[in-house]
Amino acid sequence: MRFTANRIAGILREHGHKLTPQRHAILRVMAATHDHLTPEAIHEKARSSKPEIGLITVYRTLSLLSDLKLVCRVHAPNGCRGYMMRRPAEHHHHVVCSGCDRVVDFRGCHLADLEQEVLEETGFDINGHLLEFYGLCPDCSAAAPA
Amino acid sequence: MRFTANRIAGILREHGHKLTPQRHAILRVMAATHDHLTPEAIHEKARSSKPEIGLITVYRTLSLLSDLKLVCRVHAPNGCRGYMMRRPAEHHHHVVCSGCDRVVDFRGCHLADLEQEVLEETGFDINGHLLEFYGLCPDCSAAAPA
DNA sequence: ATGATAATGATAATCACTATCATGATAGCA
DNA sequence: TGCTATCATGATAGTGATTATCATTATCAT
Ligand SMILES: [Mn+2]
Ligand SMILES: [Mn+2]
Ligand SMILES: [Zn+2]
Ligand SMILES: [Zn+2]
Repeated sequence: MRFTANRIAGILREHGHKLTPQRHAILRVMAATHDHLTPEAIHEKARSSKPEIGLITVYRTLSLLSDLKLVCRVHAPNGCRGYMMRRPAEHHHHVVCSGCDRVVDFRGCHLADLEQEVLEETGFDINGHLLEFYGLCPDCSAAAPA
Repeated sequence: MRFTANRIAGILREHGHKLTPQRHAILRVMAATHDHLTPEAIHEKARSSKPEIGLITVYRTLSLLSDLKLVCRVHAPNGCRGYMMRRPAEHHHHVVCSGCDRVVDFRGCHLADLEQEVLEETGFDINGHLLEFYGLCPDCSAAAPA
């Protein structure tokens, strides 16, 4: 299920987008990490292979990858500022640590039944959802006062 | 399950917070509407009973009410800008219309089993969650192209 | 009523993100 | 390989919601 930078580049090309060194640099960053990265962090890493890349290009590329469902956002629980993005697009959700902001993926949200209930209750034509759990990661939990 | 302005005021007092005319004005707004309101909208309504109230006081009061779980946020699906808040604190979630930004509540999220799974899978000490459905409300759905 | 303390609001600052637009690069095609 | 339409980039300035400061004022337990 892992996407290489070249695989993602191919998808961009299939959709009629041009392949630039900047985009390649960003794709390499996305393919090389397992972490959820902020746009700033992606920019920082991309600069090591393409020093003149602008932060704005990172934003634009992330927006493009997001439209193509190749990355997804993490919503911060408080303030909703600063989102992080990560490959790949496989449907999943996040557990966010309130202590250290660490983000871990999980799969299997089983929301189909609930979605049906909500549809019947509200009449909405539902096409997506956001689900996140919040709490303390094992490290922060161990460090927390008993 | 409806909270009157006075009831919320009592809770503020119990927690050692002072009761000001500004806070009363905001509480009256929150108690009087069934809608999800932005801070700006709350400010606008509060000004009718307390014209000199500042927007910043609305932000501070909403933050306080949020800490006390007396209001909750709505996360916008795209961009995560502009949140809306609403009484009361009863556990519930939101269905957000992508067409007109209308927000409807729903209850019964039944996430206990999933939370247990995620706990076992990630080791996180989970203490909360965010769940929202996105789609088109009946009105926008009817107006949309077939 | 007094005073310790908390709340307010004017103002300015942040901060992530976005719009503009002139310049430069990509890629399909001759 | 060169040409050209089109797309992408980045410098710059702008936006807009939220927050920090801080002097002033109001609340409420005593
Ligand atoms: Mn993820
Ligand atoms: Mn609600
Ligand atoms: Zn942690
Ligand atoms: Zn709608």
